[in-house]
Amino acid sequence: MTHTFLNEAPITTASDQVFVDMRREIVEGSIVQGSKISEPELAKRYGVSRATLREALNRLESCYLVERKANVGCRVVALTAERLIEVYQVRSSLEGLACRLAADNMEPEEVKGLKQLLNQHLQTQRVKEGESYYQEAGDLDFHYRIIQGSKNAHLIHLLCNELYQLIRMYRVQMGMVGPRVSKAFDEHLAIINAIENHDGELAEMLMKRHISASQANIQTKFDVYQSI
Amino acid sequence: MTHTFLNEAPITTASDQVFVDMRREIVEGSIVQGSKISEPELAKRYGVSRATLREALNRLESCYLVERKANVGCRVVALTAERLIEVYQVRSSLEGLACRLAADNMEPEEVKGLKQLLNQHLQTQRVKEGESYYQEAGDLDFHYRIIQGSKNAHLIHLLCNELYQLIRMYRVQMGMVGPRVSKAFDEHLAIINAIENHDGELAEMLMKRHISASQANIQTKFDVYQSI
DNA sequence: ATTTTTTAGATTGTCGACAATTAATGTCGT
DNA sequence: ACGACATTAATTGTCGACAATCTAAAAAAT
Repeated sequence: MTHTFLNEAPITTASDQVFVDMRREIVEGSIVQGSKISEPELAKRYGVSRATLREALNRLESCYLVERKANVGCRVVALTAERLIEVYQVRSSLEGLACRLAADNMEPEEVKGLKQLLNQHLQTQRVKEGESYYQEAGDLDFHYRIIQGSKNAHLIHLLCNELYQLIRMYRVQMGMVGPRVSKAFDEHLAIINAIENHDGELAEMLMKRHISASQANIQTKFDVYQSI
Repeated sequence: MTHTFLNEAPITTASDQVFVDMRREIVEGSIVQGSKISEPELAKRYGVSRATLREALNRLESCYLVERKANVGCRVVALTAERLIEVYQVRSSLEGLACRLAADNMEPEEVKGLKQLLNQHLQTQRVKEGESYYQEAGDLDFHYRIIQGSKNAHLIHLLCNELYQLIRMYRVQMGMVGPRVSKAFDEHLAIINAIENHDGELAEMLMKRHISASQANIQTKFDVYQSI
């Protein structure tokens, strides 16, 4: 079961379904990055008309997974090192903000839930030692809860609905499943403590640093290709 | 001539035109905030089919000017005090980032252009003394150039294409045309100096403060209504 | 042979009509 | 008179076809 954020509108219409399906295929690489999208072809493949497919494409564009040019067409986004830096600069700033707000606005029981989540991850990590399948869903859930804790609806939408699928796309296609687990664990713990102490300034700084470390980690994948 | 951001894709298709037209009407209040949008009605009014109108609606949703619910319809966004706070928290964070990046990445001639722009505004301000029609276009242009100076395409898109129309909508409909001119001038000057000295940290802080002051200024308009 | 122009093909943008869903009206029962 | 239910009207979602535009291959010119 692939983890997809929860606070989304339920899937009612056909274009909803196509949007969710295409999004998964793009994030996972089944529809390869940078490739051109043929509307008639994909419409046939998903068994819908071009109109509903275009509706889905519009929404994919809203979350930066495809790019569109008038009278030319649609391409899947290309995962470049430059774009990674740009996106992570934005992410770092916004999640830093979210974390600072969360230190003020999270309910005690929400903080408690966060700590339980972390303990849970510690245990599964010990079990799966090294293989650490947990990273993806676990890390995502951690960030997700803090973002929700900001109580800023606009910020939540920006991060959870618009930006995060692109970030997942980088992580999945760059093969970010393995390392950095124990380090990330310690960083998560420090962030939770700051939030619990209502130290927004510290929480923001720690989150920014945590995300920068994550970026540097992905960045190495690009550097590897570069050096070959 | 209303100032609209320059780095937009040229208007080629019919839905482009409808998008730009509707956007202006919403921002200026001709289409009133919170009102429901009837697709057949507006399609007839703009002389296009429902398909192209819906395309325009999708893009208006991308820049937060309308909200959409499946099988229910579309509403113009409502300008609440809560939303203002949320949006400005995000804006402050992102433009702070932009300003910090601009301190590193702006070319000397770009900085020079910024200073000229400010001098220009100083003169027109002296002439129009008090009435200060300059605020809207001038302030917008100042922020616009710094954002461009960040050289971060994703950030530029986020601020200039997605967020700024909503901000303009608040300013226009709350009647923010008059005051805060001289104060804003000094703040702008300090920001430019920080950028020129490549002091990103200071530039970020000053910009955040500048935007917070702007927020507080708009906020008073809501408080006035509240107290009546 | 190279460049420009023309032409053919394919793709996107737009339209009007139909199907599915929602909101509003009216009807019935208590 | 009030509330629950059924029916009707209106709105949105979806479809297939046509028009406008772009891309690329073929033809013409230098």
